[in-house]
Amino acid sequence: MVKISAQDLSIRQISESGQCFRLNRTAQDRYALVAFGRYLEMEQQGGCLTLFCTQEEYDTVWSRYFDMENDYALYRSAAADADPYLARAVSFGSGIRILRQDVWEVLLSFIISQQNNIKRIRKCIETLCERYGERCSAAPGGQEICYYTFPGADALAGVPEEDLRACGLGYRSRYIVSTAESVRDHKVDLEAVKRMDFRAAKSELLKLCGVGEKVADCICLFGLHHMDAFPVDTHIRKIMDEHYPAGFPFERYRGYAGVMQQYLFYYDLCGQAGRTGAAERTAEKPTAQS
DNA sequence: TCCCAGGCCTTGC
DNA sequence: GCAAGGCATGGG
Repeated sequence: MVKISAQDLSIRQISESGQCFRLNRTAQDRYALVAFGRYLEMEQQGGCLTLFCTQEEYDTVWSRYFDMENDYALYRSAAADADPYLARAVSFGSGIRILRQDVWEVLLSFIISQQNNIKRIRKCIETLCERYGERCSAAPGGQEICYYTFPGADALAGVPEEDLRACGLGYRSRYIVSTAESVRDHKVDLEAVKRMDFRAAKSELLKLCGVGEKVADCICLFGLHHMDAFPVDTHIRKIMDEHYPAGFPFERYRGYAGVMQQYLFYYDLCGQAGRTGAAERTAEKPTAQS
């Protein structure tokens, strides 16, 4: 069991922000995450976050996953003076961090995310994992839990499109099969992409069917940790039109504009900026673990 | 019934 | 090169 301050790492906020679709609220204050084939349960109460894992697992796996080596207070302070709107967004989502997720998982997740809502994205991905991932079990609190790993490119390449449509993936099914085949056959080599800089990596990812500007930026930010990537989706487009008609000051946030993007996105999705009850719409209801 | 959800591909000019 | 239109599906 590892206890850390929730001031700088809020699992609730990260979960709500829809950055990782396999980080779910399972009960009041309880969260479950499946990443890199591992299962992690967490509890966030007041200012304390408890991770139900060993100190060694935290040190070797989760500390890096949650990007704990970076000082987000520095990023947040950059927004304080010149930009009142961003300052409010940063204050609202102060516990958000940019996760270091698996590239393949982010790639597929954000192909699925297009023209889709967060609740349904989670459902699609869970179905995909149950049908094509590997069944595993863990016993974090003595009670056995069953979970499924994220299926690799090998497992999805060659799957009939109709079978994926049966997972609720709709027209994205074609993109998924095509992309899985491209990755399996090394037409796009994800291991090589990991070693590229932002510009080269994005250019390579854009070769994949179903990956456009926005999805490529999400992969670069959430999977490759290129912190300059700035995905522009419907929320960010709206924010840019309303609050930055002369353009967003990227120069001011060089090297971490993507972090600012996440604060803005989360504020629009769940904060006052969202106005019409967006937080209630997107906050997942607790789901039972099977 | 219509609109929207972390867009992208294809077509026609 | 660029603007439209089409695309699955579920929820409000």
